[in-house]
Amino acid sequence: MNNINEIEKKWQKYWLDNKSFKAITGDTTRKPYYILVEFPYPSGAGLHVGHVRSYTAQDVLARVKRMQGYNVLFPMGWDAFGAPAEQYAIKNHIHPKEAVKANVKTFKGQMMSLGFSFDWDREFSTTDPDYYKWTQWQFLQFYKHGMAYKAKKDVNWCPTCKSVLSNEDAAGGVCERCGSKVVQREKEQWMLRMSDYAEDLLKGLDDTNFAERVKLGQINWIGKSTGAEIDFTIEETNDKLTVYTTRCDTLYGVTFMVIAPEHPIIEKLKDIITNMDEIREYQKYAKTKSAFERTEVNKDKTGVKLQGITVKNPVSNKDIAVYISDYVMMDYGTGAIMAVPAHDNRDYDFAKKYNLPVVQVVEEITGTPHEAEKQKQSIVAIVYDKKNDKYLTINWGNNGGRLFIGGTRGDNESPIDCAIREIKEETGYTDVEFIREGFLINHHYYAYNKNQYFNIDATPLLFELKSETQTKQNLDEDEKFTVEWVSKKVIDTEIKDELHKKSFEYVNNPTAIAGDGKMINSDFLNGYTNKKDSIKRMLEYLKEHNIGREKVNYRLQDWIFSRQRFWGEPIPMIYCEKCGWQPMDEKDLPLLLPDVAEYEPTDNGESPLAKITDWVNTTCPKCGGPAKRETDTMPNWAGSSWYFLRFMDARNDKEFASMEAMKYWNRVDWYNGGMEHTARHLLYARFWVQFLYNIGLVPKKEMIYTRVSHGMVLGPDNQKMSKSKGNVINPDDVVKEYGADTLRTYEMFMGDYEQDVPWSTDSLRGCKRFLDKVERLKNKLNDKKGYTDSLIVLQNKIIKDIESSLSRMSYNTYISSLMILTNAYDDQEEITKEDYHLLLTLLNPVAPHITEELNEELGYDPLCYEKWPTYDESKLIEEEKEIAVQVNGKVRATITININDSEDVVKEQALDQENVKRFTEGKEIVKVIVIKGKIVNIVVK
RNA sequence: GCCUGUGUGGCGGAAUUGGUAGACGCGCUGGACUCAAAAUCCAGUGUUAGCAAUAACGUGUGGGUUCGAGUCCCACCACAGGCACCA
Repeated sequence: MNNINEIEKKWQKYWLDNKSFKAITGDTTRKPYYILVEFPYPSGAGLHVGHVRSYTAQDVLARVKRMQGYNVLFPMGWDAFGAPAEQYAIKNHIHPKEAVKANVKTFKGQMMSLGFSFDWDREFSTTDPDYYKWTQWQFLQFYKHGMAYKAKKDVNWCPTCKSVLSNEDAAGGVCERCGSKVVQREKEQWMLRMSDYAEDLLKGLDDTNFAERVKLGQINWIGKSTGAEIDFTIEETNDKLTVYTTRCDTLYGVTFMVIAPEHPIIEKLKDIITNMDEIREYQKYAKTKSAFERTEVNKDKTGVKLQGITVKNPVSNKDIAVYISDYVMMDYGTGAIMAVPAHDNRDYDFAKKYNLPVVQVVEEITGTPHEAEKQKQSIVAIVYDKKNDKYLTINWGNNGGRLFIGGTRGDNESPIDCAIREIKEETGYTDVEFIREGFLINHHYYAYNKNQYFNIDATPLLFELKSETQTKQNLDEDEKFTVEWVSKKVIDTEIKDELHKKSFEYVNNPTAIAGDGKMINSDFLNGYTNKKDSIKRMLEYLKEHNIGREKVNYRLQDWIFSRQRFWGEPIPMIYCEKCGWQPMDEKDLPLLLPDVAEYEPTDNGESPLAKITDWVNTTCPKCGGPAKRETDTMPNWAGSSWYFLRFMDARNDKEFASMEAMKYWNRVDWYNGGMEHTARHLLYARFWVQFLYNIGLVPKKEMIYTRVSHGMVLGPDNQKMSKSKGNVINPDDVVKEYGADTLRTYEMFMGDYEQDVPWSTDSLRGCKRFLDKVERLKNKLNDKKGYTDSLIVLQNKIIKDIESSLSRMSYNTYISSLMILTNAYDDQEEITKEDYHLLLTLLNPVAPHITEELNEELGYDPLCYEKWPTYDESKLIEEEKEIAVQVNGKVRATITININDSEDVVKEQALDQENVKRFTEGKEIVKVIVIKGKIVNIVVK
């Protein structure tokens, strides 16, 4: 069609004028179905082709569901608070609401031009006072139920810009705008008690149908861990220093403790700590770091020992040192840890740096335990020749392969002495230098030469060869091997013995062993062979002696709800010198943002609102005296945490949404959005809903059922689209040149919906060609009634396939099925009106404009009111079918069978094939497998 | 480091419960129509060998289970995304 843009406009106007997609609350004649797509932030850049992908997917679903007879709620709105609009306002000295108005106009126009079937009667923006009135009202409910509180929190602070930065703006530890180093600064902020909901948010996932990876994202973010709290005592003051650990089984291996630099016990003990100056200095040093730097892994560990206090390990009674270090965080667990350097990598690094003792309490187990084992103490000695970069091995040939030097320790013989002796006896080398020793390994094995099972505690040791001085070997009769120097590569491939392999690893990459194993050096735990039992036993012990208890911890923290910005919902709280923080009276809501033209942040990091004294100064709702408004605003996440509820009853001016409307729509049946929102936005929204549920304001604890996240549309160069890379595709240009239907079809055809896919203009043209072909089919129309006989089987099959594709969100195979049907029509001399109408109906959800137009030419009623086609299972059966004949699993021929043929007939036909005979002749036919209607496989020997 | 996902032609990707790997589209090659081009149509297109019939190889790598493996099991490699000193 060459007047494609006109046709599109015609139908867009038709749908709008007729309110074809209006959702009717309370309609009992049809089942409700709520389809939601994340409402966009209307940026100045306009709609992205990525938006088009997820909107089209949901639009297809909405159109199909309507045709299937559902009352579909498919709304759209604007998430318009946020930094970019504020930045734009600062630059151009206009109110951000003006920028939002302009951008919304652009976005809406673009959406209209793409033919999305939104119910525009429910449109709103989070920045509308009618909407944020209710966001503020809900904040007051949080406050009134003790869920909102003020607390001092560290924020990213740029000393040059004098501004608070979000973590994103402070990425890499430097200010995004000016590049100076970001530091931490304490600020009073409003907080929501989201951590109280950690367990409920975890459990609630069972009542959802989120995609598995989405659920995992939630689970990860909540970060539940089960462990123990253990009390350590400061002997001088009897103060308890409590730690949280998931490995209480390693308590005997604790050789020191580490607490966060901001741990409150430091202030409490300041009079007895003898190096407070040093401590203060370190605290200051930790403060100058941004959150990013502090959490950067692989950096050198730093810390300072608290001098002048005594702490003992509560089970071993040994003295242990207490350090402060920034590798321990105040906001997780108790802000203090017990350090087990042998079994925790971070503690290991710290111990190595400050030369602290390492006590092994868990041995890794190798080999398989057996009854009647003999116990031994052993060594594995690895000798390295630095000059030639080779390792000393002994090759037992068929009697055990290649190994390092092993041996049994005598009574009172140290591992080093034993190793030196064994090296000499077995290889004759005497001039070796001890380098290091690794952790003990508990090994089970069977010795062929002694016909005996052994369980050994083996010490791996590394030596360096100093000179080639060699004496005569001193071997037992059964020791038949050759001594060989080999490279690391040979060791990696030829040393198969688990103990020797591990030993090599241990001495060459010394680090903590965090895994499971056998307990040693642990008094009553000695001999336990797995973590689970050891932990259970230790917990019993801790409880008995009143030094510890089981404890569950969550990574999830309270939600920092304050932003020092202008363009957000004002927090409706008032501070009175006399009465403290007071909530605004609900009937005074909304608390409007002032109409001014200055939005620069203040020098001290307060919100721009703080400068607007007219607005700030007010009266206390309790005593009527002078008071000041809160000047921080809410985060961007606030408005998007409940917008899906508002869509259910968007024009309600009495409540945020009526219980009746929410009960009717029930919940969001299907929610699509970006991968980047599967963790935080979804968690905030669920928390918000669960809270409203608990105070009786929404009908369900989980108001979102299915959640799916789409992949990104990348640039043609397979890179993320960005202006700087010059690989941005503008949907307007595509619509203008190829039409909205082509763009929609291509975006559905491009690939797996959940996967990232690069843009290809060539493929887009292919979709245009497909739609042109559909149009050309009208030249093949005849006057016959009903469907063309030869097409009926395929038509039914295609309807079935499409149903399956759509239920799996496999939009690309949905399009592919339509192409197959179109090609089949194209192969016919002529088709009937019914044939054509069926194709147009099936194609309508993805290409609504041209199908409506062609359908109108046929003389039918508009497709948006059409019924979705169903298939007839009985018409799917093909009489004749081609199946493969295999010989030993390889396809050698294909045969055409009748569906009613007996197994014997099929078998005979298969064996009779020329090419099959070639592979069966002179061979014994072991068996013939016939899978009805699928395959024949002949097994020959 | 941990978690998750993905590895299939020149490219995007199909293959529903283990049953003819490469559907569909792009690109490419040849041909028709045309003065020519575009558009359209026809034929071909995993690799290698062969005129062909056909054969060997082929779904990241190495093993395994099975009459039969892209699909199931074990071990590993690469890439992408998320989280990250979480005790």
